[in-house]
Amino acid sequence: MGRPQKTHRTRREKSVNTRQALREAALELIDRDNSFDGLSLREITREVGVVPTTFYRHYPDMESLGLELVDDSFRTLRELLKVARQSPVETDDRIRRSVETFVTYVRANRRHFQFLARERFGGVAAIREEIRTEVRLLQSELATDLGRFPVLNKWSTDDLNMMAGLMISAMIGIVEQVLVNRRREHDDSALIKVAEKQLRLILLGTPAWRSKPVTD
Amino acid sequence: MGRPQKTHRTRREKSVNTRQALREAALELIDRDNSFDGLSLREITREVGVVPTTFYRHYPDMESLGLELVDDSFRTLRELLKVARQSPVETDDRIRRSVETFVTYVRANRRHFQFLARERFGGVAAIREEIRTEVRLLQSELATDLGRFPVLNKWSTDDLNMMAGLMISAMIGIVEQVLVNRRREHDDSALIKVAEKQLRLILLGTPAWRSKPVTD
DNA sequence: TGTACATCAGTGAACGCGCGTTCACTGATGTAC
DNA sequence: TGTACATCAGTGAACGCGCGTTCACTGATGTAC
Repeated sequence: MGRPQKTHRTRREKSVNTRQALREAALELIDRDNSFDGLSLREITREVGVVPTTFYRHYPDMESLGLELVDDSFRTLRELLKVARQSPVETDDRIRRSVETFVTYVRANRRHFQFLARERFGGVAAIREEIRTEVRLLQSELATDLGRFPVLNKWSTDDLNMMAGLMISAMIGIVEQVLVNRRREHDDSALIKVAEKQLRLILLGTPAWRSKPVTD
Repeated sequence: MGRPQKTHRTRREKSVNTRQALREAALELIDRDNSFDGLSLREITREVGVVPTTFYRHYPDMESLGLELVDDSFRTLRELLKVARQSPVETDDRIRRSVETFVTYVRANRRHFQFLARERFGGVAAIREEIRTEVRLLQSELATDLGRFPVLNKWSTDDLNMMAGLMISAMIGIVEQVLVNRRREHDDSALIKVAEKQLRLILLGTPAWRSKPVTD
C-alpha cells in the first residue's frame, strides 16, 4: 500500500516466483511418487495452479527444467562442501562431525537428493550425464583435498582418485539410507555411526597402503 | 514335421515364449531409453509383435512384470555368488580374480543390472522395496562370509555388516561405471584395477580395526 | 507528473495422439471317453 | 485310433482420458517522452 518500490516489482517477482514454483512442484512430485520422465508438464502446472501453457513462458521443454534442477541440487551441495573445507582442520572427532553435518544436510535437502538419486540412472540421458559430470568433478576435488593430508601427500593422483571414489561410493550409500526413511524427525544416529565407521575403516588402511600393491 | 512330441507342445511353448519375450522387451526398452514407469504397456507389446491385449494373458499389470524382472535379475546374481563362494579359497590374487569375474558378469548381464540401477530409486515403490530387500539380504550373506575369515572372526555382527555395506557400496559404484559404457567390447581393465585397489584398501584397514574405535 | 506504447506472464479453447482397459471373437492345442 | 468338448493365447474394434503443443487473446507492469 505505502511501498511503491515493492509494488513496482510485483509483476516481475511473480514471474520469478512461478519459475521457481515450477521447479519446486517438479521436485515435490518426484519426491512424492514419480521419476522425472514419468512426470507430465500438466501435472507440474496443475500443482503450481497455472494453466499448462504458462510452462512455456519459463522453459522450452521439460528437459531444460530437469537440467536446472540438477544445477540447483549441486549448487547447494557445493556450498556445504566449501564451508566444510574452510572449517578448522583436524579436531579429534573430525570424521564424526563431518558425517553428522552431511547427514543433517541431506535430510534438510531431501528433495534435491531424492531427485539426484532417482535421476542419476533415470530415463533422461541429458540429466544423467549432467549428474555424472558433477559427481566426477566432486570426486577430483575431494582427491585434491585428500592429497593435502600428511599421510597422503606421497600418493599418486590415480590412487587419490581411487580413494576419493571409494569415499563417495560410501557416502552415496549413506544418502540412500537417509532417503529410505522420509520422516524428517527420523533418528539418524545409528546411520551416522555406521557411516563414521566406514570412513574410519578406509582411513585405517592408508598407512599400510603401497606396502604390497605398489609391486604389481 | 516328424517330431510329434515337440509339435505337441508348440502352443504352450509359444505362450511361455511370449511371457518371456514381454520381460525381455521391457528390459530392452529400459536399457535403450526409458525408466520403468515411463514405459507403456503398448510399447512392450509392440516390441514383441503382439496385440496390446495379449499382455493381460500373462500379467495383470505392469507392476507384476516389473517385480518378476527384479526376481530374474537377482536369481542370476545369486547363482554367480554361490559359485564364487564354493570356489577354492585364498589364492594370492583372489581379490583381483573376484573383481574380474564380477565385472565380466555385469557386462554379460548388463540389461539386468541396468534395470536394477535404474529402478533402485525409480518411480515404482513396490519395485524399489523389492530391490532394497534383496540388497539387504545380499549384505547380510556377505557379512556372514566375511566372519569366516581368520582376521575377522572376532568382529561383532554390527561391524561385519558395516564392512559388508561398505564393500557393496564400492561394488555398486563399480557397476555404475560399467554401465556408463555400453559397448560390449569395452576395455574394463582400468576399471577392474580401481575396484581391486578399493577392496584392497578396505581390507588393509581390518588388522588395525578396533585399536581405537572400540573405545567410543 | 501524465500519456502513449511495448513487453510479456498468464489465459483458455482447440488439435491430434498414444495410452490402459473392456469386450466378444477365433482357432489351435490338450483332455476325456 | 477317433470324436466331442474345454482351455486359453492371441485378436481387433472400441471407449474415454490425459497428454504436449498451437494459437490468438488479455491485461498488468515497465519505459520513453
